[in-house]
Amino acid sequence: MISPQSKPSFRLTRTQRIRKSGEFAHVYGLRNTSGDGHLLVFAAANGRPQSRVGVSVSKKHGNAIIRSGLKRRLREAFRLTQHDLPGGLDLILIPRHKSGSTVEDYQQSLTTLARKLAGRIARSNKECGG
RNA sequence: GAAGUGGGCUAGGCGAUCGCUGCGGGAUCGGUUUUCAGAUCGGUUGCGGAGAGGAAAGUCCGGGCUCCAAAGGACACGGUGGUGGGUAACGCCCACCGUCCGCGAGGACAGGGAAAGUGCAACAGAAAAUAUACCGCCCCAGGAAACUCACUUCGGUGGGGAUUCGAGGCGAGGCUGCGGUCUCCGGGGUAAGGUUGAAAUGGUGCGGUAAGAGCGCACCGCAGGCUGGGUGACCAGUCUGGCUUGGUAAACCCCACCGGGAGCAAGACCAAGCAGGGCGAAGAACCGCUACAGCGGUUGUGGGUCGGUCCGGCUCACGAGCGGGCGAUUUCGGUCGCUGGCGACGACGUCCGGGUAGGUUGCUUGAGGCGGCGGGCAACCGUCGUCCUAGAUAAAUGGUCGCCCUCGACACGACCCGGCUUAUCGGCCCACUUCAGCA
RNA sequence: GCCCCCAUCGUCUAGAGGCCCAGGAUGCAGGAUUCUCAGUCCUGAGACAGGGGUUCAAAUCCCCUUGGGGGUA
Repeated sequence: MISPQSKPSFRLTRTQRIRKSGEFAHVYGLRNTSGDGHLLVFAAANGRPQSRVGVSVSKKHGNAIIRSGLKRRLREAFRLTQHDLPGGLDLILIPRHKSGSTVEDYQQSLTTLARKLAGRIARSNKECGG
């Protein structure tokens, strides 16, 4: 990470995504969740400086057009808010059902929910460690 | 101008900015290798260029490709069903034929066989596939009194013809003074008519008949033959037959044709890791060569395999030993034969268990698009030129802003093609039909 | 992605071309019995996923659509 951070990059590269089904299963298995009217978020510490994201949209949301749109909006929300989020987390984003939600809704929900989950993880680490 | 029929094209656009996935080449960082140069892999960054559909959908057909053995025969099973052509192939397309619908342009049709056989048809109806029974209609024999004629022993007897009955019952008919009384109960011809039903044994008309009937005739329909046209489905004409065999095959079935199974999560490779175990049957014969280790061939046996079964075919095995008993031989070390046991092992199959975390490939140039010429009514084919047009893998086309318009439907690849079906806001174009008006 | 299967009252089901405007159980509603409740008895409402075709006739046979469920690394 040599980049001087003078201009913060808003790219979303492949290393910033959760890509293996084992990693997905790990995050789901911890059952560390939080949600609001727009989003449901699973989180786990990943031991990296950056946070990573994964998106899951079930078939109940509709056909392929609707599901692709949801996934694009969720990824866009993570891309735009990635510097406001705590680092070192694996996040799985699941949209709620009544989705008239916009990217801005997702951005607000994502930042608040991710900070809540990061605090919870830090607390449990302290309790376990000491 | 109105209404309509058939076909084709299109699938909001422009700009700014932040992003996503491949490809090309550049810079930089890290790993491996190397004396260096360099090679290779991965990351980051910026440049160039590319980046979802007409249905990408449903998965309803057909094919390519891959593996199963090289994909063979019969049966079973499944599918298709007018004819001719197109095609890699098809259940698709084109042209034509037939039936039905529409004034018409046109549209619809799983459109072979019901005279090979089996089955089915509720209810209603005389009857539901066999041509007969029932009602009905008609004829003949026969019958009675009344009427009339003749005869008479006046009790009746015989004849005539009209009407009627012509079949066992709430029967029909005659006479009557309405209380009764009398008579009959045999034979045959028909399929015109019979209220039903989805469907009823050729139809209509005329003749004919006791009543009727293709019994006869005309027209229509049907069947068969012949002639002509057409590659053919079929069409036209003509003759004959009086006519007989209804429906259902998206019921079984018959005929013709087609189909081996599974599917890119197929399949192949890399490195890493690991763990194998149980069970199964057989482990022959003959010939040839030989260095006597073995090799080759034929037959056979056994296992496996072609996807549901059988055949045929293909493939694998048919050996190294251990010790017991008996017999022969011996230089007493052993050797050979027979018998019946044990059994490691290789190959094969099957079952159970573990693992299937990961990467590369398959992976996009193809029955390809566009244009010209030629062949064909057309579907389509041939030839020449030209173009390269997604390849992701927790899975790429988006977010925000501005402007314009007709205010934007259905909907997003996942191995690839050819079709079909289904969903769909609009817009544009071409050809044609009917009606109205004008010239 | 690929390959299959299924659909009948609220629920579980029967049905195999006509006897079915679909039967049974349970649940639901009303009534009777009881001082009241339960139980019992009587009565009633309630379904062939949707569309098209074959047939005289379809829950049943064929096609399309819709909605569920399963298998497969």
